[in-house]
Amino acid sequence: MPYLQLAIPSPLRRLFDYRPPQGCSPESLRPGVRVKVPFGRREVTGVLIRVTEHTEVPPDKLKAAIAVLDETPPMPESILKLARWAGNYYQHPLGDALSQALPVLLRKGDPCEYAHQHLWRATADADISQLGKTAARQRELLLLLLEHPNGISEDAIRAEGGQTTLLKKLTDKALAESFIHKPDHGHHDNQPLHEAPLTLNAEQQQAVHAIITADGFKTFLLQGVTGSGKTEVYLQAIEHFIRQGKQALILVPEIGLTPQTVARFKARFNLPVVVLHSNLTDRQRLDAWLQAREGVARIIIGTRSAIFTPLKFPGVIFIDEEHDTSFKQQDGFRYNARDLAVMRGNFEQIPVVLGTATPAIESLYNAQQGRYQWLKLNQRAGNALPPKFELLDIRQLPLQDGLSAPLVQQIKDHLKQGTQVLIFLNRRGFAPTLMCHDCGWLADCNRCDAHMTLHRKPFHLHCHHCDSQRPVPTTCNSCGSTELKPVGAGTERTEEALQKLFPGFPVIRVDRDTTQRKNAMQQIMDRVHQGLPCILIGTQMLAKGHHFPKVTLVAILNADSGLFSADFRGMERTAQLILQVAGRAGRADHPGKVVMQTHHADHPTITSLVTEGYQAFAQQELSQRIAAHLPPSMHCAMFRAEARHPGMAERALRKLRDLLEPDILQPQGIQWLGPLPSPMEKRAGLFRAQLVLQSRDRKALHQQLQNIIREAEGDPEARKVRWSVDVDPVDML
DNA sequence: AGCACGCCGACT
DNA sequence: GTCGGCGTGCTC
Repeated sequence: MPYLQLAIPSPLRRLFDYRPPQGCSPESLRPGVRVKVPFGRREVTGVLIRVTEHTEVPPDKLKAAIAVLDETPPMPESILKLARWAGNYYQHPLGDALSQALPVLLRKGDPCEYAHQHLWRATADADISQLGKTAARQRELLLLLLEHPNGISEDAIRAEGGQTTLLKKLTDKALAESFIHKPDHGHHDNQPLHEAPLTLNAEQQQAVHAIITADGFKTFLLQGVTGSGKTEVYLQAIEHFIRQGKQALILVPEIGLTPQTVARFKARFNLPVVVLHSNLTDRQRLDAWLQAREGVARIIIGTRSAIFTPLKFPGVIFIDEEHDTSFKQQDGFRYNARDLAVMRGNFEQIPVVLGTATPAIESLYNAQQGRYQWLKLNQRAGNALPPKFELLDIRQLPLQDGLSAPLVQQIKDHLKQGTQVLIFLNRRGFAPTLMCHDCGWLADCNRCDAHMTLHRKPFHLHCHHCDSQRPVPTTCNSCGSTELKPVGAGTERTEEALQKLFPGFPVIRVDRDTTQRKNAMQQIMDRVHQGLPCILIGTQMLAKGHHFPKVTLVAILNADSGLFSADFRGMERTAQLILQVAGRAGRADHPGKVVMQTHHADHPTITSLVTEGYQAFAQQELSQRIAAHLPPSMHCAMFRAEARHPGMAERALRKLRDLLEPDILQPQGIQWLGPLPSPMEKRAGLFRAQLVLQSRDRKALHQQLQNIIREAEGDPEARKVRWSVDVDPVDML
């Protein structure tokens, strides 16, 4: 009797054996199909890895599977391979990795088919007069079918008031029939474009040419300054693959999936474009996934998880804003979609393009090492000018609600000229914290090593790390004084100040709190695009994805934050963010200016970024990383642990390190750092610690990780804490 | 991860 | 007296 070896979505790093379900034919047991099984006290959907003749599991433990859910594997071989590779590389349990590569509905065991795949229609020679006068409901139903010659689903019939139970009667009388509907290819291949492509400059032409002549797998780093027409390169390269009957997959950052980006693709291509955005229902996602798998959708745009979208005719993969950290999943299955894209391109033998104005240091390194072909776009389209930077030294200047007097003057000047002003402050809420003026007490979070942020509307204290909230105290917890003062400025406070300073101009705040409502962002954008003078104040949300052609002044209020971060990537992040914000100004033919308030106007990194540009900064940063033996010249894996009691997580990691040191770390040349308490030791009531492992040899580190995890799984100390591994972490915090 | 079992502290 | 927090153990 054969046994099924299944990958089960659970944190357990092994396969589980089952007996085949009752009355199941051997041919239906194809590796890759989903199988519903009892697991512990619940039912789960696993993926069949292989069928074996033997099992080590004692017969009394072995259970029978409930059902085989698919005739053919839902994931094509290519995606199965990618998910397995990813599970292995990121040291994530296979069952969970495979499960996360599937759309939610398939994880839950729903059938792998379109929503309205089974349709009904009237037969060709159906005639209403064949029904007796007494069969009123059947007549009604048949009339409904006749109104929908292309077919109608049972759901739709019910919605129209028809009785689906009567369909059987009509079928018996040969008046109705059911059929399988699949969206068709649309055959637009002769006319794939809605609009003519723009004319390319020489650099753009070279880039497009390089991409479309790649012939198989190749990775490109497409580095284009803001306004250099990167998207046009994407569009024209994609056009080439589309004309060959292939598909294009485009990954964008979470926040970058704006209607503006999508509109550009839809306006250009007269072909099915599917967008996997966060507001889709699970049903819509499955339909889009199926359309991609069947080659009906020709252009697929999505965020991180879209890297697992199957393509019937793979043509090319684009990663837009490749430096963006949202491509790395930050919990659970910690994969990096950008790096997986490169792997996928390799598996499927297609080109992969990483596009950005500000490459990640590791991508730059890969380009310089010759692993990626480096394509540069340095020219700005049309007569656009690069923005002018001004470092505004605020060391001796008083700040009023985050604003210095010279900055207020500049805002005034630009508004008077009739243009718009954008103010960037990467801090939500009214003030970063509340302090007692008499004794210095601070409003701290009970569950985190952090201050609580004061919010004005609605009035409350909010911890941005664990989301806990509480009312604002009227008296000091420590000394009873009523002199509680907000310290520092967030977007809410600066918005209020700007409204008082410029009563004649609209002040529009853009952060998570003002854009939660559906369509709120769209309404804000519509208002800004009317072009009347106004002040925009907001967080990262303003920096990414949106273009503001009428903005002539960009002000960065806290350019220093992140400059002295505990994370060695803090500088890189700051530089990328500054340039991204700066890129919002000086579009079209308005010259743009960027004012940065700073306490470190002579900081060499800041000055080099501002005077010489990103490339010079990045080069300098890369040399420093190499000198300091940090990624990308080193490969890194991070063990994190958290526990309810202080010291427990650190103790468990230290035990693990001591266990590994003589047999694994030392002999394999793996260096370690820590364990140390995490920079914010307590978060959401848990005490956290981390242990960093580093090696110059990626393979050696990766191979040893399996042994290290095996040790951790067996260690009683480690079993008492929640621990996790992060391969190639992007956040060291 | 879930889910159940089982043990101690503070409430209707 | 029970409700419920969380430590422990198990999943073919």
